[in-house]
Parts: sequence; C-alpha cells; structure tokens
Amino acid sequence: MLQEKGREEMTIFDELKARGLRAQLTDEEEIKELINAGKATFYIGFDPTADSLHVGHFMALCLMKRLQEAGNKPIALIGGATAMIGDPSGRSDMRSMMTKETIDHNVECFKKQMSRFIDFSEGKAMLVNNADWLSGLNYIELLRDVGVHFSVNRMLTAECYKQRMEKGLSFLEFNYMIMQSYDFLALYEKYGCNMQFGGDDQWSNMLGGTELIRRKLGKDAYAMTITLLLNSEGKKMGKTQKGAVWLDPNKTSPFEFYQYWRNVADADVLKCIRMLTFLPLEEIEKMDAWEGSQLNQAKEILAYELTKLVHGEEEAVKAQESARALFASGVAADMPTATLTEEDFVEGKIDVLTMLVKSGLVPSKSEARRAVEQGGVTVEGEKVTDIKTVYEAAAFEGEGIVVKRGKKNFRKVVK
RNA sequence: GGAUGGAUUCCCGAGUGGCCAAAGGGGGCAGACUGUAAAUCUGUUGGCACCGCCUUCGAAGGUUCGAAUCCUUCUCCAUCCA
Repeated sequence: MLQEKGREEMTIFDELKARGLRAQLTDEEEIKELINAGKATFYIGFDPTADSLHVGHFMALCLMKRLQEAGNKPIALIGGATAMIGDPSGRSDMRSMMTKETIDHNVECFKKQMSRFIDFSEGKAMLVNNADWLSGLNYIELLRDVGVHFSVNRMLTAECYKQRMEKGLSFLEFNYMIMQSYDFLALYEKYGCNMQFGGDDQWSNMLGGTELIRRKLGKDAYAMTITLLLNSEGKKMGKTQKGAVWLDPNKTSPFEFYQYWRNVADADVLKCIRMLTFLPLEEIEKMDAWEGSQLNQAKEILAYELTKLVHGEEEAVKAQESARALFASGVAADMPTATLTEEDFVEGKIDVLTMLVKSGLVPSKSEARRAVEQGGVTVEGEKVTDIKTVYEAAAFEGEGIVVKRGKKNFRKVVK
C-alpha cells in the first residue's frame, strides 16, 4: 500500500495512520484536509503534575513536531490551573492535591524541557499557561456563560467518569472536563486554535471543547486522539517499578533510559519504533519481518533512537557503548559509579553487605544478604558466596572495582 | 444528621486472645533456561548486631502474663436512609 502511493508523497495524515498513532477523530475528512494543508493551529495540553516530562508527554511532543514539520502551528498548553483540579480520566482514585508553589515550579521545568523539542522561534509555535485565563474566572459568570452548555447527564455517561462512578468522584474533579473545554474555547477565540490533539483517554474532555465552541460560537473545531502507548500486557508504557521514565537526565539517566527501551518485550518493539521514532516507514517495514533473536537488533535501534531524540547523539552513543560492553564483558568505561568515603571503612576494610548498600545496589542489608546468599552478586567477575567477605580499602582506589547485582545492575565502586 | 459495614505488610486479601513478621494470590528481587525478550521452573520478599532482638495490622489510650484480634475515644472510607 505504501509502495503504491509513492514514499516521499505520503501525507502527514497517512503517516500518522501508518504509525498507528491515530485513534479517534471528530471528522476524518475535515481533519485530513486541515493538517495535510498545514492549516491547523492545534493545541495539546500538559498538566504539570511533576517536575519533569515523561514518556507519555514525549509522544505528544513528537506528534507536535511531526505536525509542525507539516506546516501546522502548535500551541503547547501547560495546565497550571487544571493541574490544581486533577484529571479523573483513567484514574481510579483522586490525585493528591498540589500546592500552587509546586505547580509553578513544575510549569517552569516543563517549559524548559519543551523548548528542546519544539521550535518556538519566530512565532512557529506557542507556549501558554491556562492559569492565565482560568484563575481569574468569576464563578457566577462562568456558570451562566459556560455551565448552561453542559448537561450533567451527558457528562456522567462519558467514559472517563464511568470508572469513578463506582469509587466516588468529587465535584472538584468533575469540573475538569469543563475547564478543559473552556481552554479550547479560549484558545479558539484568542489564537484561532481550531484543533486539539491528546491521548485517547482525553477523548471525552476534548469533545466537550468542540461542543462548547459549537454552542457558544456556532463554529466547528476538531479533535483527534492518539493511541495510548500500551505494552502487550495492556499497561501503560514508560513506567517502571520505581515510577515513570523521565526525560530529565537527573531523574532518569540516559543509560537507564536507554536500558528501559533496550528491555521492552518482543511483542512491543516494532510498535514502539513505529510510534515513537522518526525512522522512515519503509525502514520500519523491513524490521517488521524480523523474528526471534533478531528482534534484539530492533531493540537496540529503538533504544538508540529514542535516547538520541531525548538526550542527544553523544549521550546515545555513550549509553549504547556502555550497554554493549557491560553485557559482553561485564566492564565498561562509562558506567554508573558509586563513591565510598573514608567513614564507610572500618579499620581500612569494608564487608560486602555494607559495600552493596553504600553503592546503592540494594536498599538494605537484609536485601544485600539475600542477594549474596542467592548467588546474585558478582565482584570483579567473581561470584561472591560468603556474606562475610571483606575488602581492603586499597582495592577501591584508582580504577575501583566492578560490582554486579543480578544481571542488569552494574556499578563501579571507587573510593 | 441517622443506620450499618469497613481500614491488615508494595497491591489485593485471609486472620477475631498465644502456634503471627501474619495464609493465599499479584507484583518485585535472585537463580536455572535464554536473546539484556516472553513463557516456564526454583528460591526469596519489614529491619537489624540474623539460630536472637527490634518495629509493623487506620490513630491514641485501656484490659490481659500475652492483642492484628477484646474495650473506649478519635480519624477516614463505603453502602443505605434523610
């Protein structure tokens, strides 16, 4: 199908489809024309609920980039106000309330990170904060202007509230949809924003906006959602046991980031490559035929490409080389390092358990003990079998020693 | 505001006076097998000075030789009634 159409002539609309990004649309024909012609001024909202963007946001940013390259104008909306409410969509319980200070701080962090992905120069894109128009609203006026246009009955049937109907939904959160709808209206009026994109879980909130615009202004606006990035088990990707995979290198190091993608399940690699990278589709088509251990190559490509997009080429190369060296020989020039201090040693010596804890490879001595007892700890390529093993301080000087817990946790420990 | 039921370790969920650091499942971690995958199997899963001790069963008190379990007060949640 691709070949028939001619590769270089593929439209942005078709590309989104081919990459599996398209989920729901309000009006397929209109949207197709709009974005293919580069006539859309569109927005995507980001609620600053943490001090860094994560993988979920990254997908949205890539989408923005793609659309921007096709000539459309993106507006990145940071939800300084909506973050104070908390979106109930897809959540089973209420988010803890954040203070204004925290949100303000997060907004700043978001701004910084976003400008690395999207070109905001010369009016090619905009960055706005909905606190600018939402926080000054008057309650009575809002009810009269906006409230009349919403049917509670309708809202309650929305998918995003259904889950919460059983567990309880506060009035506060119930209003989230109205605020998001108001955002769309405000952007339409201010900047001629005629389209909204978002994750598939945002569908009902987005429809709220298009309907509000139709009722208040009698104008058409459009909405389209992108597929949520789920793994083969149906869980959202970009989450680890320790929490989200962040784009901030201080929260998730480039190496960890690389490893996250290097370790995705076979069933998910191609989907990730298609949806997240900017590799040409015909290249991806070829990989589609790969099977078994060959998929390992695809995982390397995925990990490398994404690390490059997020942290730059230099970091990507470093992460890839470290990973290759580490898993081949167990040593790498550039691996996470832990530094021990003088106080960690008793009479110039340190025992394995303490060393494991101090190096951050395990959270407690009990776990260190277990790891050793179960044969999971290797020091300088030698399996440690005795929990009473002791090391001289001198061993950590200079190059330090390489400590491994399990298969994938390495650390160079120096003094 | 009233009635009833509930709050247990990362999560779900047993336990209703000592045998409880607390069943079972999920998840996590480690080992085997592999491809830094999945599936499977095995072990493990509060902390520490680890054959022992300390802290934990919504919070604070109390009864008892002994409490996750009984009593009192409080907080929060759910359902029904208003």
